[in-house]
This record gives sequence, structure tokens and C-alpha cells, in this order.
Amino acid sequence: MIAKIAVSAANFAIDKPYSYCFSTEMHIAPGMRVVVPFGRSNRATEGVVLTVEDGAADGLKSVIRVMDDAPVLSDTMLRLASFMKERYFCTFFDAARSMLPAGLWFQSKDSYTLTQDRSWQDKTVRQADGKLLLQALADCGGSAEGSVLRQIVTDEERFERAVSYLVNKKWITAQRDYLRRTGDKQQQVATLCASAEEALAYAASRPKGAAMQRCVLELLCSIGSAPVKEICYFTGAKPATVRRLAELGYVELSEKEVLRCREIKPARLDGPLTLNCEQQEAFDGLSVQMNAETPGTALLYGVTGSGKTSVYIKLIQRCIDIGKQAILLVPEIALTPQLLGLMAAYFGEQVAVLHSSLPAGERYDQWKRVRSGDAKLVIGTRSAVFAPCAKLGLIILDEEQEHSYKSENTPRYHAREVAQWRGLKENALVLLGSATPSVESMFYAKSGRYQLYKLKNRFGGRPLPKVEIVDMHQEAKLGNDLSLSNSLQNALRETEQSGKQAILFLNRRGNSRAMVCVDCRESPECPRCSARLTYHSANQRLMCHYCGHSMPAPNRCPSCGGPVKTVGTGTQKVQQELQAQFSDIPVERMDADTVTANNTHEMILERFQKEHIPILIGTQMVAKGLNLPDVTLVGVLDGDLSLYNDSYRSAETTFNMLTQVVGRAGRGDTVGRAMIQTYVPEHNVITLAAKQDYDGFYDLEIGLRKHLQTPPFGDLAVITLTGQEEARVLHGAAKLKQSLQFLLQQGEYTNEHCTVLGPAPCPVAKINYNYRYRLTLRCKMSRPLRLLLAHLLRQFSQDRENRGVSAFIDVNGFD
DNA sequence: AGCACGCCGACT
DNA sequence: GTCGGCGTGCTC
Repeated sequence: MIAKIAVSAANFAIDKPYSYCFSTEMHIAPGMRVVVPFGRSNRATEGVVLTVEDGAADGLKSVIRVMDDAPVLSDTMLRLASFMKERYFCTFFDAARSMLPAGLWFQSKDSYTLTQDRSWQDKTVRQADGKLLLQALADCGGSAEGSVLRQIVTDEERFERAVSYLVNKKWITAQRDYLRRTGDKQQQVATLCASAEEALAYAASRPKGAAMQRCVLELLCSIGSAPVKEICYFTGAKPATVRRLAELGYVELSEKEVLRCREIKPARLDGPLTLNCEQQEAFDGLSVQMNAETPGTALLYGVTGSGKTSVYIKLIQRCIDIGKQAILLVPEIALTPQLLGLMAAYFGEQVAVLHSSLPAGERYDQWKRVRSGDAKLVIGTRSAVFAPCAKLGLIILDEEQEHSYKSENTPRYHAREVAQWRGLKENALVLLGSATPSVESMFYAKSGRYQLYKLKNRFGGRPLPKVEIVDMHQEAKLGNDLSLSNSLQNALRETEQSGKQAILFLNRRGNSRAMVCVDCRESPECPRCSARLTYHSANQRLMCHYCGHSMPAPNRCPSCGGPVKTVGTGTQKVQQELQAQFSDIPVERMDADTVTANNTHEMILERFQKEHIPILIGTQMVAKGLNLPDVTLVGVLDGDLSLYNDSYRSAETTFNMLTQVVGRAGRGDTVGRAMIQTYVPEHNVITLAAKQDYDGFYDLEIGLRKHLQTPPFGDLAVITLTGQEEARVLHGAAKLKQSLQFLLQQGEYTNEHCTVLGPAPCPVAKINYNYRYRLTLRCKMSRPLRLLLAHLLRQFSQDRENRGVSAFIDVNGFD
């Protein structure tokens, strides 16, 4: 028997089905995972079986092992993988891997055995590390696991060199085993077991070279015990350091059970769900569409507070009633506790939650519940679009314009596209929901490719908040150089006096603080990346977002020795201003510094609501999630900030953000009020957002997109090249551009429709010692063009001159 | 990419 | 003489 297999060791350039033989005793079917030998060295590699056929196995290698009893990927999913391979320029295996929960993956374990040839015993072994390993293997009775040997030669590079030397000499053999991962429900916890004095004395006795051990011991002396993961985060130590301390007897390692399922609190329901006539109309239409032969895609465009969720619930109910499963995708699980609670209240045990921050074991459990059909409704983030529903009837993308639906790693898929593919093949309805749909989706809805359903009325006929635009230039002229304008200050005072609440919003990502020198204004950079290090107050270390590099925060400037301070998003400064102006009013702050594991964003919002704190100030994270009925005033302190990045989507992003924030005001009985502070009060995006005029914004933006030939009228394919040597990367980029232009001329792509821009350095020019440059292809994406690009990519990686440079393509990415 | 095979200079 | 340098070509 012959099986065609997609192997994980193959890269994009050589990715194709590889044939292997297997005996009939092995139960192999498409969709199962196997281990096969690959390459000249026959190293064991994971693979997914694509097809199985009868036939003579002349000269084929044979499958080593089958990893599954039953297929883990259905035929549809296998076909989806090949769709993704073509569309996202990834390997078949990359696509397959992203569909399966992490808990299903196997951890490889290496072990080594002495051969019959013991001639090394009476020779001098020149390789010093190799000699140690041979000795250790002999002591262990001839064979040992890699993890044991790595304690003798701790440096990974040296370990590998020694092993390959010994294998070469045919003195040892290496084998690799795949084990089912034990599941992450256990967490390793370290406890100090020596007395504090003893431990510190030991630490002090080794002043050099063991600084990490000292840090770990000091930390444990003060808190007694902590999960190993946390210790590593706080001290920057490696897990190996903690293990070493355990061997020395200073700490004890134990396994602690972590809570597997995060409790979802079902919301309290007041009576059965009834739809108003607008909602009913949308529901009726959608429900008919869902039952159609080919349901296609629908866009539910409902203004904030119009009750899209009620329509979702009814539709999901209908979907379950006709015996099918539904998937509800949300941008971020952590930000949707209310939606989760509501779904739990209506669908109880039928709900499965899938998202990436779930422990692997739990994710696997949920995945199995979906596959078996026990779970009827899957709620999750981007990757939940791959949920193994056998009878799929409905996929909903809530807030479909959110960037988090686009993957930023290989495979660079968009959940909307995958949902539409599944919808088409599995006859399921794809429902996109939003108060501010992406310009592309609205365009397709208006042009008839999607069905359009509108909800125009806010719940209970509540009016839109009254929005004022505050010209900050004017404020400056009046001599106010504070972050808060006079009008906003007055409004805050009024709101507080009427016993209501206010939210102040800073238009920044709220998760970074940098450290700067007061004297030379310099800010510590990551040694591996061209990026500033971020200050983490929880562990007082500087860390790099891109490569994970971490170091203790210095007390003095590393370059000039001057005093240093941390600067963050500015919420602190605003808080100080507020305190100066209204010393009598309590203020809650939500940003990188105040949101921690023990004080989640949810908890801050809850406290804000329950304790009726008059003012909440925060970054983008305040914009999402909760319904806060007592908030009648929302102030946006720098409404124009996100207008000035060069992405073609910046106007859309800014408009969405402003609309969303302004919509937070007045969810209760009182009319809301919002103020947007800006330096460009006449800017269309600002004025339209102030009027909550999505349609006006859409008309404006679609004109621009058409003019610039950006989506939905044209596509942008970004080819990124990375490599350690900048010159090689640049040279590779230049060559790639040349061959791309050549290939475009060969095909029917005239320069009018396709232009290549660049190479230009990426926004972050270096990550982990790798330089990054990119080419941008403005084009209209099509199948032939995709094949051309795939060919280009293969050709590129096979060119000897491009050694050390790799390339990938992302179409219509978000940056 | 990873890895073996193969053909040349530097050491016991 | 062997050890190991890197250039070349293949992966069922």
C-alpha cells in the first residue's frame, strides 16, 4: 500500500505529497498523522496522510509509525489545507497544524544508545564533550535520554556538535520518539526547602557566574513558592536554572493542578428573548438564507446598541434546532465576558470555548467535544474557525472588521476567508456582524455579493450620544497646555455632580512603557532587534516584544550614566492633571501598569461599575467589552493620533475606534455625551465619527480606495525578506524584484495593473539579529498571479545566492 | 531548510 | 596519513 504524505520537514520550496509504503497491518487512512523517515539521513518527521492507494512499493521508504487511531482531519479539512497552501503561501503541513489543537501535538523526545563498537574505550577521544557523553552513556548502562545528557553538556550547540561527532564515528545511535504530551493541566511549582539563611548563604558563596541562581533564591526567600513559569518571568532565569537548584536541594519541584476550565458565569436572564420588528426581520431573512442550498455570506450591519447579539442567539438556536452546529468567532475572548455569559445562559452545556490561551489539555478536551458533536456551539477566537464540526450550519464573525481575525504568523490566513471557504463547501451560512463593517465587506454587501441586513434603531429608541469636537489648537491659544481641554473639564465636573460616570480614553495601545534617560533622552534598545525595550513594572525588567530578550531595568542610563525614568502611554500624566484639578474626585486608571494577572481588565471595569467611581481613564482596552449604564460622558483625548500611520486602513481603524468609544456613552436612560479632542477638527474622519455617520464615512472611504486601487478594488501583496546579513537581504530583495518584474512581463500583467515598490526596510528593521526588508506588489490578486508568486518564492529559495535569506508573502495584511 | 557526500588544506 | 573545512545536490 502507498500513502501520499505531507511532511513537516519540507519547506515551501519542496512541499509536495511524498509517497511512502506501508503494510496492511498498519491502519492508515487520510487525515491521520504519521511518522516517516525523510531526507538522506532519514530523520523521523511528522506527516499528515493525504491519500491512500493500492500499489507496489518499489523502492519507497516505509511509514515508521501511525500517531492516531482515527483521522484527526476530515476530507474537507484536508481540502481546506490545500486551499490555504495556495492562498497563503505556506506548506500543506503548516496549514494542517494550525487546524489542530496544541494538545494534540506530540513532543519529540530524543535518546541515545552506545553501539557495539566500544573501540573508543582504549583510544583517546579527541572531542572533549563527546568523551563526557560516552562516559555518561556507559554509566547509564548504554543508553539515555537527551534530557539527561544535556545536563552534562549544557550548551545546546556544543551538545549537538558532540552528538553528531559520536554518531559519525558510529559509536552511538540517536533515536527520536514522539510522545503524547502529558497535557498542561499540571503546572510545575518550585518551593524553597532550605532555610532562607542557608539558601542566601549559598547564593552569596557563589558571587560570579551564578547570578541567576541567586536571583531565583532571593525571590523564593521572599515568597516561599511560585510556579516555575512565573519565576522565569520575574528573574529572567531559564527553567534549567530552577531545575539545577532543585538538584542541589535548595528548592523542591512539585506538580500543581491548574484549573482546567475557566468558569463561565451564565448571565441572569430576565424573561425569554424577544426580538423587535427590525431584529425579527433580519432574523427571518437570515434564517431563510441559512436553509438555502448555498447560503453564502450575509452582513448584519447594526448600529451600536441595536441588539445584534439577540439576532445571533435566535439564529444559533435555529441552527441547533435543525440539527447543525454553529461557530461564533469573537475578536478576543478576554474582552467578551458578557457575550460568553449570555451564550452560556442560553446554550449551557452545548457551548464549547476554543481559544489560544486555554491550557493545551483543556483545548483538546473542548476540541473532542466539538468533534463528537456534543458541543453544538463553538465560541472562540480566530483559530476556532477550524473547529471540527461535522455538520456545520452557521459561522458568525462578530465585529468582523477587527484586525485580530488576520493571523500574523504562518499561515497568514484571515478567519473571514476561511469561514467563507468552509461556508461554501459545507453549505453553512457565514454571518458577518458589525456596527462599523470593514469597507471591503460593506462594498461586497452593497454590490450584492453578500446579503445585507440592517439594524438602525438603538435599543429602546435611545438617541445617539451628543458628540462635540474640541479644537486643541484653540485651547493652546487660550493658554491651556494640559491634556484636558476646558470644556472637557467642565463636562467632567457636571457629570460627577449629577452622580454619573465618565470614561477618558487615550488612543494608544496600552501595553508599553519605555525607559528614557532624563539627560541624554536615550532609551535602551534591544541588542537583537531595532526596537525599544519595554518596561514591565511587575518584574522590574526591560523586555523586548519581538524576541523576548529581557534584562533587569537599570538604575542609571547605560550610555551616559544619567538618571532614568519610565514613560508610558500618558495615562499617569492625565491622572495627575485630574488629581490637580479635582482633588476630591476618585479616579480609576486602566493601562499597562494597572492591569496585571491579579487585577484583570475585567476586574477594573467591575470595580469601576460597582463602586461607582466617577472617572475611569485608560487606553484602548477601555473601549471594548462592558456595557456600563451609568457612563454618560466619554472623552477621547487624542482622537487624531491613529490617523497618521501609512497603512491604507488607518482612516478606517480610526473611524471604527472613535465610533466604538463614543458609543460607550449613554447606554442607560440618560442621553450620552462625548467629546473628541483633536488638532484637526475639520478632518472628515473625525467629523463623520462625531456624527456616528458610518454611511458617510463609507462613501468617502470607498472613493479613496477606488482611487488608490486598494482593497476591495486592488490588492497589496507584501513580500518580506529576512536574514542575518543586511547586504545579502538587500541583494536578495533587488534580485527578487527583478525576477518578479520579469515574470510579470512574461504573463499578461501590464505595468498598469501591477507595480512593484521597494525594497524598503520593514517598520521594525531588525528582529532577533535578522534584517527585514520588503517589496510591495500593488496588483489585482488572481489565481494565476498567486501561482506566479509561489513559483517566484520557490525559485528564490533554491537560488544559491540567496542562502541565509528567507522570504514570505502576506496579501492584504494589517502590519 | 537540513543533511550527506565529496574533494582540498592543516594537524598528530 | 586523518580531521574537518565548505561547496553541491537531493529530499518519496
